[in-house]
Amino acid sequence: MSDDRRLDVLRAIVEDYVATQEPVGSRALVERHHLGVSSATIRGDMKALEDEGYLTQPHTSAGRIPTDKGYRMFVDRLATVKALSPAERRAIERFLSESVDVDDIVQRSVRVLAQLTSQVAVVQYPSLTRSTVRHVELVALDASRVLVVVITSSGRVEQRTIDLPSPLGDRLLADLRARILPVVLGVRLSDAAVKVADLIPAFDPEDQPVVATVVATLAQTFSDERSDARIVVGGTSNLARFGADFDTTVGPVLEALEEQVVLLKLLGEASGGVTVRIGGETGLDTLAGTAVVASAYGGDGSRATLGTVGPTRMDYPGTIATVAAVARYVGRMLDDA
Amino acid sequence: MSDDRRLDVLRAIVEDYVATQEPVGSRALVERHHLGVSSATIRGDMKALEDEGYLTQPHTSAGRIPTDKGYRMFVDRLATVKALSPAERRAIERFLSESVDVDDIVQRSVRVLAQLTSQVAVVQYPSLTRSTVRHVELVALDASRVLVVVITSSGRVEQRTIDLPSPLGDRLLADLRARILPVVLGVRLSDAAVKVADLIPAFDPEDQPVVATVVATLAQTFSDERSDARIVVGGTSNLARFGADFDTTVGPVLEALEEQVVLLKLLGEASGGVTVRIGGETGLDTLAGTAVVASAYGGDGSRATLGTVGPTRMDYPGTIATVAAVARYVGRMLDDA
DNA sequence: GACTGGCAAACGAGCATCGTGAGTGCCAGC
DNA sequence: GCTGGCACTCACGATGCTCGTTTGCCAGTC
Repeated sequence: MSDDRRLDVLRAIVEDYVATQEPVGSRALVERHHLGVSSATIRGDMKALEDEGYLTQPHTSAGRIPTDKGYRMFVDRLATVKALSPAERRAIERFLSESVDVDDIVQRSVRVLAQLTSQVAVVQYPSLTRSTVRHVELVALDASRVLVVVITSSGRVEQRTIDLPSPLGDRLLADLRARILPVVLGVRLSDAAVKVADLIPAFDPEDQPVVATVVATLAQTFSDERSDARIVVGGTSNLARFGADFDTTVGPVLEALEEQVVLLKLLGEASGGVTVRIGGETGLDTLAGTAVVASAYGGDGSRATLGTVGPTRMDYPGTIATVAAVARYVGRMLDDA
Repeated sequence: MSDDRRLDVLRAIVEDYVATQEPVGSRALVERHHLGVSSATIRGDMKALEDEGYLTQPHTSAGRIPTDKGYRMFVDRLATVKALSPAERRAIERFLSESVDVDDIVQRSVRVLAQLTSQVAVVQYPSLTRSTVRHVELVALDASRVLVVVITSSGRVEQRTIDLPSPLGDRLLADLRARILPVVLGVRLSDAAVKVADLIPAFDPEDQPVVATVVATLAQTFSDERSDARIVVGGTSNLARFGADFDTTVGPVLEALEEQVVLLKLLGEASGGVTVRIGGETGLDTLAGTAVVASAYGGDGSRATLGTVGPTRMDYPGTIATVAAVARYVGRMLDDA
């Protein structure tokens, strides 16, 4: 028995099933693909593939559908890369290039991803840790409250309100401003936190508690975790195509998509290129039947993750290509900005 | 025939139908409510109510369900106000009081609303037009680009990047800063736009094109329309309870919820208290079968709208009470901040 | 005049039956 | 190792039936 043909069969089944959403039988397979053997032979191969766990039968007298393991094999070894059409490529490029700021880039990425993949799109805000400080502003709200605003090289503005332990005079505020700015300007956010901490001893001992409070908040703002946690979701109406069974499929997914924690886990640590997680590999058992295609994006200055969530029976080559392309363009846009 | 009893019957039918989600027949009605008459009499009343357009029958041998007109009547004249339980009241208060900034307030409002009503919650960002300018910052990004940051009394930070027609020297930038700040500080956003425009003539004629560009952007930022358009949606997984039929019900709603324009229209002009729009009254015919309960919130400084979207067969008294309560608390929080 | 009890008629939901067709598994033969 | 053939399985759709609910109406009663 030729192993090559068995893999061809698996590929064909995945492709047909993704296209038709219906279990595929041996006869249909032979008709649609020119495999050069009879349906009986294919049946043998299918049986073998089922025994090895790549296929399964919804019921005895039905065709086969791929298991998660089958999809995994398809993605790893069988899928041929599908290039994006020039039209799609242009669409992404044009639409994203109209963005006016970081918020806008994220919004538009979600839209593009959702539209092109017909799936749910998830985009994490670019991380700030590698970008630099462009400006810091301290604004007195009243005697004992100060608003801290940090503007980064990536164009993001982060703000925090501080409740001070004791009142802060105008003089001291001006002093703080004057000392902090030169130290952090142009410095990476990750380093800036340390730099400001070094400033504390230079102040009048009696002022130090107040200064320490401000500096602490500032440091926290520099290494803001909230911005990492900001995630935008779009294209949820594509869940309509997901499955007919609402309660067991779509409901849980919608719930998951509203939980930041879950989303973060879903996007996970996409290291190099595009990561595909299928079924149980997502680590969320409420999301059985779903697969996640994710990719890191952005250069050093703005690293984060973006991707799509869809049914395991999705067009992997197409989705992977789209996610990769969007990640590439978004990264480029952020680096330019 | 007593008109009062007919209205009682309508009320009872709405209540039962909302509770059971099933057409209610004359017998069940008599059993559950002590109406003091026989089912035959009720049948007569039901027939009359149907003739007047308040009820309808899914099919001949089934009970009645309310029409949109029936719900409207129920909401306008029949529903008794349901007070929120102290527990719910406390839950809202406690959860919202933990908010740290405006973003957080909005996020939390959505969560609370969605949770308590089991519907989709929609919250518009508070409008800025009535709040005052707390600070303005101009930051040179490079020779011909400037970042404008406006901080408002409500704690919001708005930013814009300006591409200048010609380079802007440090001197001029400092000059701009020095002149703009005193003019706008503490001034309402709506007035600030005018004030800065008055500044232009005072500058060197040769600088005026650049100054005009900056001022224009600044004015635009003051009267920012984007912040009005920012709307947060939550609780979409509650759509599971909506209706079994995904394609015709849930899908379109999900789509609508991703369109800012549609959302704005949905929230609409909620004038005084809580506004209820039922079925066709929403003005969106894709949203047949849905009703919107909305309320304006916030004092002068931060007026906007919030509400829920649910099936027409919803618990109106409860939803209205919850929306009203959340609007009240959110408004209070924003005024305090 | 308003209400009631009774009754025929309508009709969807649920259930069992049954034929159809797609699909499998296996075997004997090439 | 592949193929054609064949018996077997089983979901699916159509059909027909019963059952229960509800209506609409009418004649009778207070």
